[in-house]
Amino acid sequence: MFFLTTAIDYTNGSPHIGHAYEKVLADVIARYHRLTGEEVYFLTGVDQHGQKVQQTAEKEGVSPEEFVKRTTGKFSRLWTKLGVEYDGWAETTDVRHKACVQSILSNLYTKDQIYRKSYKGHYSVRQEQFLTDRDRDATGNFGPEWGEVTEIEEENYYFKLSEHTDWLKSFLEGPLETILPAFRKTELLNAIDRNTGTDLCISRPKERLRWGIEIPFDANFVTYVWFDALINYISFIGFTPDSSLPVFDDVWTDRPVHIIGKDIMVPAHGIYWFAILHALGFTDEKMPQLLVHGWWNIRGEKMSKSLGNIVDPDQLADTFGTEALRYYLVRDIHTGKDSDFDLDRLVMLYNTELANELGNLCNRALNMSQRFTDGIISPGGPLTADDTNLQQSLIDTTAAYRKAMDNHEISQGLEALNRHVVHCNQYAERMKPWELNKNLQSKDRLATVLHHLAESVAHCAVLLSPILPGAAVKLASQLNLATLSKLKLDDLKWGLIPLHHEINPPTPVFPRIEVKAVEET
RNA sequence: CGCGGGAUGGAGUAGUCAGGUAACUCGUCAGGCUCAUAACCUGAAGAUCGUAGGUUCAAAUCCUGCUCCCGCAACCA
Repeated sequence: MFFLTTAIDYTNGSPHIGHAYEKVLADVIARYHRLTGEEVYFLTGVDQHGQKVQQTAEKEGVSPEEFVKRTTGKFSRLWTKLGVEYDGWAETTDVRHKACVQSILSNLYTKDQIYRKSYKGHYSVRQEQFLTDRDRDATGNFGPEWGEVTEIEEENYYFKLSEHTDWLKSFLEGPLETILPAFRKTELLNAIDRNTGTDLCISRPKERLRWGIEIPFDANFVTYVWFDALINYISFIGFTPDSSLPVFDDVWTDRPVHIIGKDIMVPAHGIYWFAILHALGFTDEKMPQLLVHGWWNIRGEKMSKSLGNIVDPDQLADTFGTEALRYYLVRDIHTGKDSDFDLDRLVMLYNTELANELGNLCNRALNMSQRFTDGIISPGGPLTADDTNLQQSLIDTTAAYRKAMDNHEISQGLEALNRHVVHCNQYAERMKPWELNKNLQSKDRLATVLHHLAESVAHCAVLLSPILPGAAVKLASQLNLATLSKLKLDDLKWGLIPLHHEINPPTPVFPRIEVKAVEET
């Protein structure tokens, strides 16, 4: 089973473009793996506990329960809108999750992995947090932004993180590929070196924070949000068996992939999570891989002069359509790196690659079949070098696409696909089916050419389906090939279209986005 | 010397791990085609690959110094 997760989003506000990116990326990867024939379990959800939620709820005069219910809806509705299809949904206030966290805490407590100790430090009442030396200003004092700072002593529970750092270092330096892309590994190893000898405080006294999971062996404390949140990756697939959840061993069969942003690799996932799993007895071969993605930077004023200032993914989907947004989010960023979010580029990439190249190819190919051969696709006469070259291009493209997608490099996969689209347009230009149609003697040749184009459209529809499921369905429908959506990658061999198959009349699948129309919205 | 990433034609990026003709998209200019969503195709101009050195027959790519940009720096969800 291919088990894939995203970070669970903190329900303290509305989803932004970065949240949307991560979920779309995960959805594309999940759909791709389904296309390869693998069994997939895709888990995503929301993180609902913690101080920030408690504070914001208080500020708005509602209970934390009501507040998270409201914000959670914003996330789940957006994923539906964007076509993000997950198998499991994690909410950390779920009783099943609470039970699992508490059972893990008890387990680790029994195994002497959790202990109680007192900590003395500078505490900011206004910010409700302990301060460290890094929070001091240039003069070595705590600035006015912290309000009243007092030195207090507090008892808390600690997880023996330090007992696992030696293992973690050797594990990361070992042969198993764990951090993707690889350049992030150095950063993590450095962080571990700095961390050596420090344990992790996993409790918060209830006087300060009530919105959390109670520590099972001490009712005066709740669980630190990160310890709570990370456990969602196992609690919602039945780590603590529950009839309403999957069977854990069926889902976590080998190495899951956690998709996370670069901001939460250190320390949460790269250190805490690996240490927790290690403490729970997970072997190296079962340790997750972290797919660490970059950020979308918003390019300030330059960004939206011509199009209006929209960064809310919900609104973007309304304005440009979910397929255009999905395409842009995985097309204009190389997985792992940062990119600038730019509406002009969204429109440009959609219009160029989807409307002009792919969409127009499909439209002209199917339209010619409709007009010249009554919508019937037949193999025609003997093949020429041009035909076999096109078939070879399709084989090469599929191979390059698979290689890129296996490495989670969606943009490269799409580049491969686009190369074949260009090849097809060039082919059409050289073969000139509109000329062939004028001469009765070349009817066989015409059929062959149109067959090659239609066959290419069918292949492209399948290859595109993880990224743009909606467009794939439309293309399949225009080809009158409902079976297309059931195909796996290995089925992609020449001959998807049956002999003398009749297609439906085409309509543009990717209508151009007109900037003028956008400006009016 | 805190850590990591980045600097490549007008714009945005790939290529750097495994040195060997500088690639792609947009934009610009010129042509062609007419099946198609004013789409498609062909050609051209435009880069001494941040900077100064070094290694090499050969450096965008390896090594060293420097400059500038971005993010992070761990009870701060």
